[in-house]
Amino acid sequence: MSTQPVPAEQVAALRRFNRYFTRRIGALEDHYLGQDRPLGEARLLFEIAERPGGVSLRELRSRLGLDAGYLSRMTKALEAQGLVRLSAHPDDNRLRMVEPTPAGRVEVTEQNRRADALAAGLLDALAPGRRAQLVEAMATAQRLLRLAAITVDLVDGASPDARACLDAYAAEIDARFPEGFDKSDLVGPAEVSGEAGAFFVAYEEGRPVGCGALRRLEPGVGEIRHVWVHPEARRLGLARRILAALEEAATARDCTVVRLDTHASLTEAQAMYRASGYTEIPAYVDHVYGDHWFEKQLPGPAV
Amino acid sequence: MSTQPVPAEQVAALRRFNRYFTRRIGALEDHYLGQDRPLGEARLLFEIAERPGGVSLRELRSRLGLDAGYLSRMTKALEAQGLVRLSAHPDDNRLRMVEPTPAGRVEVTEQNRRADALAAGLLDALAPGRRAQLVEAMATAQRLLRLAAITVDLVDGASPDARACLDAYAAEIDARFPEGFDKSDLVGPAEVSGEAGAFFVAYEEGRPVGCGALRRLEPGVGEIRHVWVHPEARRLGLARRILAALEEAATARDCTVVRLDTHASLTEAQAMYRASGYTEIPAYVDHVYGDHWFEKQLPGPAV
DNA sequence: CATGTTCTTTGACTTTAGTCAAAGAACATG
DNA sequence: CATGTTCTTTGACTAAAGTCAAAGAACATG
Repeated sequence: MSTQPVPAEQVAALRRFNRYFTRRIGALEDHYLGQDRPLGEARLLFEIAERPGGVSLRELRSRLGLDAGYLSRMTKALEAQGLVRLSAHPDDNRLRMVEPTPAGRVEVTEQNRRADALAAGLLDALAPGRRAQLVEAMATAQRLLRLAAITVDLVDGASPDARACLDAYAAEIDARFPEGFDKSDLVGPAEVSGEAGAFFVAYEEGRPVGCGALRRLEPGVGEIRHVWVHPEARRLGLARRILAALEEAATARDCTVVRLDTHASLTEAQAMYRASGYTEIPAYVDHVYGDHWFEKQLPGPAV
Repeated sequence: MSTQPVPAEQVAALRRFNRYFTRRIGALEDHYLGQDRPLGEARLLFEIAERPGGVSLRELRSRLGLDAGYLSRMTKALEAQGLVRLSAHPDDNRLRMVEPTPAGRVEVTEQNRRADALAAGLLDALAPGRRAQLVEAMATAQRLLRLAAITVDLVDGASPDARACLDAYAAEIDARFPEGFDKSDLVGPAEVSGEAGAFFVAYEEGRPVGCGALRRLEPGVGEIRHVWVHPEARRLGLARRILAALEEAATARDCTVVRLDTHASLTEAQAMYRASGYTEIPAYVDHVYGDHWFEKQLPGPAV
């Protein structure tokens, strides 16, 4: 974005909320307290208990950003208390796996119960209608904050993240449509690099959660393809952001119009395209999987 | 409230939001970091910088809940770094006053600038319309969370908190209406205790922020008086909660109807009474300051 | 199979955060 | 003005949190 600066009042509003929330309400999530356990140990135990199948120390280390020695000692302490069990990794004997014991699971469950009770106590003060309003406002805020925290980056079409997204896209279409999906229909890295096209990957907390490709159909005409959003990142409005990035890239590449095709059953996608200024047109190309075609006139390049 | 339990889904929603927010967004408010300063010192410096006129160590201690020795050492450290200045209290030589130096103020300002930049960076990723939506959702959430965190407690009408609220109420009316307000018109402690009546004070973080009184007009008929909310706690919906508490108390005291009077210029209050089931009636008593009268039928006592 | 890399453990630290009690100065009160 | 109280400082601790480097076992690779 960055076309015009964010109003100071909005910045202040976010910080105000932030301060209020972390100080007053965030304390609810201190289920860590209560049990007379150091915070570090409690946090670690929670992280371990979230994966009943076991985690490697290595993953814990990178997840929690802990020093190897520090982590080693803490897990040992938890083991001595009978809360976790350590074992060797089946395939790699350098790695050690940790999993919660029943006792460890009980402690975590108990803490969660207490945190739930605290949260319920807070909500209980509100009349049902207001409670519903609060829950809705929080859902909206979380949705928008997630969207804001996602970045849409131009990447090489051959990069692992790009390929991973395209694979997920292909697998999803393949599973969804009876006719299946042939991977050879995916764009190649050469088509979406440099002056010819572009490839964007959306990242949430370092993980790729969406993509979109732009390639040149003919001079002045771009084609948008493979707009995909990870199931867990849907309904945030991410597809629109990817679309906007692709259109901007098309404009920068002297396109005056972009086209795309989509499938009749994807009614949501069609609604989004229409809302974004696309109009339906006759078939411009004979893709196997599309049966509806759209195009949008782009504004001229910036003066 | 507590008439029926809070749905588990709403509890989960609050905790989900809480977790997401503190983990992902709350980090924004870690302006403490960046400067290579221990958290305790940074927190203390911020607290001191908020009061350019100076604070006593005593107040800081109670505000931050710190040990006297610990606080003494930390202020000394800040003084050694040239960030705060210590002096004696003009009236009481036991107390020591702390105030920020220009250097201390600069550091705090700089940290705030960084936190603003982080927040702006996050908001910048959203289109203006969505940003406005986010700000509104946060405002709604904060309003309702504040309301939820306020308790409405039955207290003795003679308690200092009760008298403080009544004084504020009287002062406000006195300032607001040309005819002034005569304190002798306030309810006496005896009228609002035991079987005769009730007095409620609303507390937010330990501070009284509202009140309301119930007294007996005649057998079966209660009168609600002095419903007041602190200016900083208005527009949260607190008056309705106080009203609900008073009505419940009236029901418990075998009242079948409650009455109240209000002033024509308080249009918001009148709207609230109507929305809460009150209907306008002719004057039932000759108070000096009221010119509109309302009553509400209460449900019979619980079976 | 030699060599470099990855992963964990261990020992030896440091800093932060916080507690407790004693002592002294200043004030408040009868 | 003696006595108790309040407030701050200081000394002497402790526990938690974290850092750094060395060492050894297991794996990966040419």
